[in-house]
Amino acid sequence: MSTGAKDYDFAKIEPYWQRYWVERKTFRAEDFSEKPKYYVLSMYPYPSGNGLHMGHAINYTAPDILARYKKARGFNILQPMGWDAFGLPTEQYAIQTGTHPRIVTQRNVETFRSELQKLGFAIDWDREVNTTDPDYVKWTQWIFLQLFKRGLAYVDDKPVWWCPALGTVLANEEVIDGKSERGNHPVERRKLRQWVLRITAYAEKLLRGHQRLDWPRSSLKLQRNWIGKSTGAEVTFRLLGLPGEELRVYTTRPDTLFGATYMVLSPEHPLVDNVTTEEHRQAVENYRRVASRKSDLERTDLAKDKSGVFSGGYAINPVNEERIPVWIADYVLMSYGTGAIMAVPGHDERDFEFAGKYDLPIRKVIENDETAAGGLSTELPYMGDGTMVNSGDYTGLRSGEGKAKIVADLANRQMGSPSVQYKLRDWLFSRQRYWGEPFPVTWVSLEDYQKVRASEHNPLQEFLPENPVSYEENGRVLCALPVAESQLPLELPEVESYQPIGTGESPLAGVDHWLQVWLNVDTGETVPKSENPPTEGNWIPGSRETNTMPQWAGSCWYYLRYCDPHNPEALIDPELDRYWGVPDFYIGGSEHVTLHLLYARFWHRVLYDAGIVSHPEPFPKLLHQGIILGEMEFTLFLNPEGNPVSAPLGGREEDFQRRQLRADEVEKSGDNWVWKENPEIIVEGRSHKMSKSRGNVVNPDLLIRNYGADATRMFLMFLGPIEDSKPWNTQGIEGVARFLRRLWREVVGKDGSINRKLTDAPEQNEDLEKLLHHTIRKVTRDNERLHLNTVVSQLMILLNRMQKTPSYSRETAKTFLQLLNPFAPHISEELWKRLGEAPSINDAPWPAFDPAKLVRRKDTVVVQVNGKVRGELRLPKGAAREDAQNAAQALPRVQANLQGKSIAKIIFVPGRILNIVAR
RNA sequence: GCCCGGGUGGCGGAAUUGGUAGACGCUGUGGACUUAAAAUCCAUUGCCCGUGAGGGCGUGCGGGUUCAAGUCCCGCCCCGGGCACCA
Repeated sequence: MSTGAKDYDFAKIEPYWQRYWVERKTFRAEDFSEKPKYYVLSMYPYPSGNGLHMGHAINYTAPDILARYKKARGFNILQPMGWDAFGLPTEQYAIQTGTHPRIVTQRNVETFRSELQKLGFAIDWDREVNTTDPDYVKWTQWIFLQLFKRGLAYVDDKPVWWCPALGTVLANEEVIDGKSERGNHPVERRKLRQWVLRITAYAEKLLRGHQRLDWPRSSLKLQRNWIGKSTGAEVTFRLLGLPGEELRVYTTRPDTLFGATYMVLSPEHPLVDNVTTEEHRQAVENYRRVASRKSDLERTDLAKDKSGVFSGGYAINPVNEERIPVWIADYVLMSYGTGAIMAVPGHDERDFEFAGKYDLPIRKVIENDETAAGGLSTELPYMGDGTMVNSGDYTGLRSGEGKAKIVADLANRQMGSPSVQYKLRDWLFSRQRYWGEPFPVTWVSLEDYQKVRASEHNPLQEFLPENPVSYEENGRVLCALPVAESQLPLELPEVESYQPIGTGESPLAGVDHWLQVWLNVDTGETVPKSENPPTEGNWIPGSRETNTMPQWAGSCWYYLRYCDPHNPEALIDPELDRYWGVPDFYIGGSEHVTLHLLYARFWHRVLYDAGIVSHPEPFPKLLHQGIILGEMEFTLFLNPEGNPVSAPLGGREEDFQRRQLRADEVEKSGDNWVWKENPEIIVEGRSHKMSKSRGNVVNPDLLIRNYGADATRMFLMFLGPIEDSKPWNTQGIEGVARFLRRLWREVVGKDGSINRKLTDAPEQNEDLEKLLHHTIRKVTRDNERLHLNTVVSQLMILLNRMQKTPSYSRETAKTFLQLLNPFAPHISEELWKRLGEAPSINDAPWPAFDPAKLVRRKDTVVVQVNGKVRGELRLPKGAAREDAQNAAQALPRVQANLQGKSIAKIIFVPGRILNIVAR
């Protein structure tokens, strides 16, 4: 049954079919179907209180079209949806209102689900996952224990962002330019005990894995740079007067070793105290103190001006026994390489600058071959390769050879070795928050830990790492015991307040009955310590971890759970893992390349190495959508006297007042927008990111109400290539809305019956049939490439033609609906039914084009004279060169343009172009 | 500073990868229908010259290759995004 509506009443049609699809489970993904599978995934949303925004709408529409198209192509489609539901805004809201985050989350999820359903997505809602569900948390914790067991999780004192005004620790993404995102308060670095994941152990695998990924080139590059592999050597310098000590430095340029004129230790380097002489101790202490107080911001942004202090000590260059002064400077970072460098000011920009400032010697040891060939001497600093000079026995060697030879010689003397370094840091994996996954560990004393370790059979053994994870607190060593699998998930306790407790610890630190437990080492069970100590069994005291996991944890593996969302026994059933595997297509924002996408690849690779999943990479094919910007805004600038001035202002924008102008108050003049009132004044015209504070947000819900989901979907796709960010323009939706209304009238007559122009006979109109087959081909090809904007154009072209054709076949109309269906599924389904088709249009196989129908009997050949178009010929297919030439030269316009010239040659591309070159 | 993208009408964009630049749509203009509005339909809409047929210019700028360049090569400019003392 169709809706029976006479007009194109999308408000009636759309909910009708949405209900139909849900009730029929039209889009259920079938486990183990005969059909080939196709798994389409878009990054799941964080269900915020604001509901769906335009970004969501566009992000989920493109994959939905792909899914519906692939379904018609005969694939068994998996298009799931879920919720990244742990997160700070929910917790913040809980703090403000006292509402439990679980309640808030549930409410938001319901809003999101219903808004997504209003867009008519072909989602299998039976597979919905929510990262905050205890059933889901269980497996997040279980994966954490897999990492823990493999020594990939540890605790360390790490500097984190602390916001004194808010009394809490902030995540990196909550800090913008040294201020808190919320409230704009200053933040500072503070050292706190943190869980850290050893992603650096996987640096090489993550790098290698890129080879099999079909990702945007820029994203691969970004990730590669983020991992930042560099190859070089570690070189050992002895220290003058300190026989037992060695100073190890990392360098990528061992060929410049003879150019080292000083050494630099990072202020945090453990050898600083030893190297420093009494005479310089005070200066060094002062310098270290100042450096330690500097925030990262000052050490990076503001530290263009390098500073340092001489330690008084000297190192011995292993290649020539030269005495080299050792400096302390904070342009060397403790966290990279060995935290110490040999400075080669002749061939390193930073060292050059430093040497200039402190008047240290600069020595040339590499000659630039290019300038040398021109008879010029190499200008320093010179960073490139070349020929070694002033380098003892190595003089005359090319940089490449020199590197290898010096490293080999040093290695022979145990004074150096080849070395590989990565910029990638271990992953700070804990937050001092309530609304996150608790860490499934229990802290116990070293003695108790050793007891558990020694005992043969107990459920805690399964996840025990080879080396204990431990830290010292008040002189007591505590070790982390994993929670037994049977006890997972470890759920969050109820708390009275979600307010941070001000010490930098999470609200969990205040929940004693949850925090302090008795742990039964034979069963893994726990009871609150506040209860009477159990008398039976083998119980030890322990305390839980107060940190929780960051939001990334749940998103590192959600794509796996969709394949087997309700399995209580396993993260994913091995059979289902083999069948569905990983997404065939993953769509999401490029802002996630160095965080989510890297983290998830890491977790996945660990699971692969553990034999839990069968594919080494989680996202073989990736696409980023661009962001939707607000509508173009025009800004007129007024100087402090209130007079309009031309943009761009150059420099101090804050001195100027801004006035928003309407689009009809400006006009284009050359490359600029100018003010109509005074066209001398250039106005700024640009689109800004949609944001609440700018007030330029357009809500998809409003569009759906005014134009329907079909029009909204089509317009979002029509806007431009999905990868591009593009400005919004609400007016533009009229175009697709008209298109849909016109389509309706093509099929449905005024009285609600089928339009009489549709015939039952096969298509008689040859031109229309040709265009139809051309459209099938183009739509098919562009769907595959996700060039969805041009699909909409092509469908418009076809409908325009249909409208102008007095009568055509019902088959033509049906094929049109099928091509349209992925984009505008509601109207397609409705009209499909009206045409008497059953069952759902979604069960109809994708139309095939007939190449025979595309063959043209005549070719159109463009005629040019000297590359300029002067006419057009309609020639029989495969016309000979001579015929084309004769016909072309007969054209009056061609003759006119050949007047007084002689033909030099004639280019003929059959079926395409004929170019007469004449002088 | 370095690394990625990208510059095509008033606007969003298209162009089978070297072969008619501006498809499709929005906006604007003129018209039809209507008491009116909405909706719909028709024409027109890159710039300049010309009543017209037609001609010239034109894909950020300058050069080059080619019968032919939005597309390829060299050198710049501008915009967007990412990274930022990584030795």
